[in-house]
Amino acid sequence: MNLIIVESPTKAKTLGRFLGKDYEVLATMGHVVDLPKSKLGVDVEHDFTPDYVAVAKKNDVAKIIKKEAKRADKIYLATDPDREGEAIAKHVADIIDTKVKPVRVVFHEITESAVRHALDTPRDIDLKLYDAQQARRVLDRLVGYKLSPLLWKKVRRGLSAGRVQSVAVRLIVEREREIEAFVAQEFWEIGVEVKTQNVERKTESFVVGLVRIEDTKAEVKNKEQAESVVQDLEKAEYKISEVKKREVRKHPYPPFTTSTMAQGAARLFGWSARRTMSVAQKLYEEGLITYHRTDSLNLAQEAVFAARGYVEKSYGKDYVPEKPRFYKTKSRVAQEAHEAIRPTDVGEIATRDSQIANQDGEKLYELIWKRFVACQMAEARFDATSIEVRADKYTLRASGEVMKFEGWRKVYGGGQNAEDAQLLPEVERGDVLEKIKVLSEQKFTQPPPRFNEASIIKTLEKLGIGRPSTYAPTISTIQVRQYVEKDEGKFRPTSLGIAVNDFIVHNFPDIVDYQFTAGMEESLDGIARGDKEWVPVMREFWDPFSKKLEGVEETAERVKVAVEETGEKCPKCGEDPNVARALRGKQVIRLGRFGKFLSCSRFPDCDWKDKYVEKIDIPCPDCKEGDVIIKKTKRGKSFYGCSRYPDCKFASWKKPKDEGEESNSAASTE
DNA sequence: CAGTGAGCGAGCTTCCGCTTGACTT
Repeated sequence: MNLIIVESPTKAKTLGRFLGKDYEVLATMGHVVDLPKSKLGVDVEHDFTPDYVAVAKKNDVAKIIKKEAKRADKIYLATDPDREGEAIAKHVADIIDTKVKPVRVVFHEITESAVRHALDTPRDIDLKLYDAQQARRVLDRLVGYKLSPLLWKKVRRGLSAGRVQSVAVRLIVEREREIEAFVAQEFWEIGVEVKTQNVERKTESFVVGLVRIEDTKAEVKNKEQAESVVQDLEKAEYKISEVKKREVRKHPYPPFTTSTMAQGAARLFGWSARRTMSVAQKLYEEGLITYHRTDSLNLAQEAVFAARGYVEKSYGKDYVPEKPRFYKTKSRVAQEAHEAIRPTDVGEIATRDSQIANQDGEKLYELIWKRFVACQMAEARFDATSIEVRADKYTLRASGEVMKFEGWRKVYGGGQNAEDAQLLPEVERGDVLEKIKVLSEQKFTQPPPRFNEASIIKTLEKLGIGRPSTYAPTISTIQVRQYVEKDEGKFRPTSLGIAVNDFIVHNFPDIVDYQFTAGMEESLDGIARGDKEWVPVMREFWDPFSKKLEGVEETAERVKVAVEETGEKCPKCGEDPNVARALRGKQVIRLGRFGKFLSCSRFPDCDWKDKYVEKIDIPCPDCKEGDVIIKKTKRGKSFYGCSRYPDCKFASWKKPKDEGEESNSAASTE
């Protein structure tokens, strides 16, 4: 019997189908060995020796692997072809006790040819790559398990810090500060609606926008300037000074990775990363899509040719690009252990309804399918026209696009297409235009937007921080820790998040530096190549870090978390005539272990406290007596409930409508 | 379904990355 070890049980099933009875395929379901949860587990005094222990949840899995390994004639360690996969392979090799020496095999796509070829070209476990993983693991443990207890001591119990989560919080805190510091600038957008006077041509009007005054970029900053420009434009003559026409070709988007899929589903369906990943997991388990935790844009050749065939058959030859399209990942930290996310069978879309029982699955599958098929279709072609108009000292311009050939846009519009560009008439240089109306509108520059799930994932990915398997969990962690909260889908830092972030940025700036992970990755690459040893790399990090830890532990003051005042007096001591006015307490909102609560500003001198409820000014739709209030689940997700709970059991994820009046409040997007 | 904050000081909290359930309420 031949035994093959992989990570995912779905992958095990697929391989089993390819390979038949001669092979038994077992899945580890991730790491089977790890550092202990309840202690540091790294001997910093002795070359950072890790104290690996069996992962409790994997006891059953490990038992079966050990048993089957004993009677196997050949053992293939076919865990994922990346750093973590190499470590899992090594750990499996370590726990099994067999006569035959296991071999390592790797494949980057789950096709029969790739798998058979891998089995024919085995190698030994790559101990350099394994050391790189070890270095990554130990560094993350040291950062997390040293900084977190420091926070327990200096801020509050139960807090956490880490190489990834602390940067995610930092991004959100710094964005909030940019927004606070932002000063909106007034500006005026000026345009003129015109139409051609040539009766033989199209007579529909179009709008030209002001771009230059004399030879400088037009900047109209206030009402006076705007009025003066409008006055000039009212009496000006409009003549076309230039008409530029060129063909613009637009390439399709690359196929999905975890990050872009999460962004797409967030934008189009309003889904959280967690929801998208869980729907994708089901699709993967049903064999409908390739693996969904991936940073790779690679596509199996078979799949690309199948897509080309499908496109030709369904849309015609014109829609098939001359050459197949292959995509390259830009990210330097990408591990590319898997393919991009694609349907396993492009022909499947017609029958998908019978296979995917739920609507979410259907929606996500269709999106993945379209994105993939589109990525193997011909470019979309547009006639891009730019018309420049002179009116006295003013230059105005209109640009428009007319689609000549839709190409890949036939299947993947993605909701953001060129349709909003205006249609421009056929005109020529020298044509005189008739002014219909001068348009001017006051506008203000906008602050940078708050992060949402999609944009924080995109930013982390760009910085090379975090992995496809951790984006969604990281977003949960920083909310559960109450560092950030989601308000209508956008992240805001809490007072706790700001306090913790400032503490870390001040005392450990290099750990939360956006370049820290990039530097680490570079060292890990060096270890994997054999240019560096992992222990010296660790030492180089640990020596200054541990010194800093000691210093901060000794000298740093306890951090005060800011409180928000409600504007009310404390009901207990706020009006006590026996207390000096200046010492009377105010109501403040504090952030405790179980969320927000009301308390007195004079705590601990006054111990008044009360529940904090966030009302939304709508009566309860069920009992009509209570108010709808915003509540939080244990996991930190907001929902709407009735203030009379438990007398009234009303609860809803979506914001209830006020039946008293017309309301079109948007449904909350989790 | 109350509890939350500080400090007193038992014993506890915590990382990232790999995987899948069990389950949210």
